[in-house]
Parts: sequence; C-alpha cells; structure tokens
Amino acid sequence: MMKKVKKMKRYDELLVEFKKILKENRLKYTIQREVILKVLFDSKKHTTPEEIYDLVKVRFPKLKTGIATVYRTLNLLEANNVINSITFGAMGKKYELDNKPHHDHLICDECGKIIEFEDEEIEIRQCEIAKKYNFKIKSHIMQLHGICEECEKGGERVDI
Amino acid sequence: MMKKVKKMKRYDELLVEFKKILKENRLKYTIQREVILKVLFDSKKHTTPEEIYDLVKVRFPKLKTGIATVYRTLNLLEANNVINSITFGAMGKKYELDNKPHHDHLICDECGKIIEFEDEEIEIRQCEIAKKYNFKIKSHIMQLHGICEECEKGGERVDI
DNA sequence: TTGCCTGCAAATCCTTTGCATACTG
DNA sequence: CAGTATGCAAAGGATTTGCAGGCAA
Repeated sequence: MMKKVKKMKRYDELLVEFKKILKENRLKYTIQREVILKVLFDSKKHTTPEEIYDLVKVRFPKLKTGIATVYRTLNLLEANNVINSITFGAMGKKYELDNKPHHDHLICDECGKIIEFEDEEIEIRQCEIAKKYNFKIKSHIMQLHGICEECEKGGERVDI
Repeated sequence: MMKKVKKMKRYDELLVEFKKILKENRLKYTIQREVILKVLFDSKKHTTPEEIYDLVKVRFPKLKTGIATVYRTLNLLEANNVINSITFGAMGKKYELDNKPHHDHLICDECGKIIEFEDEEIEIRQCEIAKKYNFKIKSHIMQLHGICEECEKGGERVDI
C-alpha cells in the first residue's frame, strides 16, 4: 500500500492546471471562471455557492457575475476534480478546493464547525471492504457528527 | 470497548415505541402516521419521500394522504431516531428504519445500488479519532462511492 | 372541548435552463 | 467568424408552510 502524498498547490500552478482542463475540453477561459477559482483558493473553509457569489461580488464589484455562472463553474470544477463538495443533511452543499491530502470531517451539529482529519488506517480498511464486495471505490464520504469540545462546555457559535 | 448489539424489532414493538414517543411529546396518534411507519417497516430498501407517498397511496387508497404529511412524519420520525436518512449528492434524501445494527454504505454511482456493510474496526478507529479532538460523536456517515461489480462488467440498472 | 393534524395549495429554497447578447480563440 | 459563456429571468424540483376544517385525547 503506497501512501499517497498530495502537495498543496500554489495558485499559479492551480491556474495552469485549470487552463489545461479548459483547453482539453475545448472550453473558454473567462474572467468569471478565474475569479471563482481564486475565491475558492483563498477561502480556507468549506463554502456554499451563495457565499462564493457574495465574495465575488465584494472582491470584484466591477464584474457583473451572476449566480448562474457560479453554479455552472462549480459544476465544471467539480466534474474535473478541481474541487470537492460535501453535503450535510439540511445544510446544503459546500465546496472546497481539492488541494490537500485526503481527509475526512468531524462536524459539530451545534455550531456547524468542521474539523478535518486524516487517517490512513481507515482508508486501508475501506479498501479491504471494497475488495470483499468487488466494488471499485472512486471516492468516499466520512462525516463524524456530534458536539465539539467548545460547544460541550458551552462555547459560542463559530464560523465554519 | 463493548460491542453494541441492536436486535431487529418486530413491527408491534416498533409501534409501541412510536406511540410512546408520541405520548412523551404530547403528539397525537393518527392513521397517517402509523401507515407511514408501516410502509417504512415493510420497505427493505432506502426510500424517498416520494416513494413512500406512492406506496401509501397504493396500499391505503381509501386514506387520502398528502405529501406534506409524509414529509412532516418523516421529519418527526427522524428527529426521534426512529428512522435515519442518507443523502446522496444530487440524488436526494432516502430514509430507512433505524432497526438494524449500525452499518455503512457502498453506493454505486452507476446504477444507484446500495450495499450495506458493518465494520467494527472502523467504528473503533472513529472513536479514537474523536477522542483525540475531544469531540463527542453522536452519529456518523460513511459512504464509499464507486462502481459495483455488475456495472463494472457492464450490467444493467438495478433498483435500490 | 381543546388543541393538534390533515389536505390542499401557495410559498420557499436551491439549482438549472432558455434566450439574446457578449466574448474567446 | 464560429462557437461558447454570460446575465437575467423564468422554470424546475424538492420541501415547507398557512389555513380552514377534521379528529384524537
């Protein structure tokens, strides 16, 4: 079993990769697309389409970007594995750059905070299970839901 | 570490439990609520609200049950841990009775089939991780996405 | 009798789509 | 220039809500 190591990309590397994807699919480079990628890169947290839309409007006010373009671009980026999404019960879909080693999430149901962790042992066990069912794993979702340390001792709301 | 064993409940036991929950919350027993519980009990698979609605209409045609009541009852049952839901990316939310030992899911992205599995080792590891972060786990979601054996060798669509 | 429940329809929320125009390659 | 992409608004699908009448406790 080889340990996969994914190095964190710099923004310029990411942009080159993105342009390559565009070219390969005969899609066009547009400012809107780059700006959305940039906002995702700078956002260190899991972000909703709505939040991305707002960030774009704040940071690039001259650019008239529609929410539809945000959704279209997110779908494009996700389809090409540039970003990942996680879905919570009712809390909707959130996106993050696929730019770090694989990790899973502890999610506080109280304040919504997301803690990331990596665990090689679980990854290995997952492969074994898949093998048992002759199932070819492409991705996985693991979320541990509960109450985080701060909330447990009566902390306050934190932003995700 | 104690091994949690949950015995599969018979329908009458389940109904008693449900009535107790209703009483504790000063809610009323209604045929609609029981019928929805019954349909969930008989359904051996993960079921969407829409499907439950249809099943109720087919099995109890005299009862005029609205989709709103199905949603309201599902929310009630989930809030009281009588049922669980799993969410797929775009495929929406599906419910199942919380009536068997804890298990996780292999989900075929091709045909939508869901394979259930149990794995004590992963559960143990999860507890260790939670402890490390002083996080109190209430529940967890683990979905392994990929391609199932049949689809891999070019099978056809299967119902979940 | 007092609420809680229900069905219905309208309202919401989130996301996608159609279209005419604007832009990239 | 051809073919995409965009913004806008309208459409869509899933879920929730408001309301007047119905039913359980």
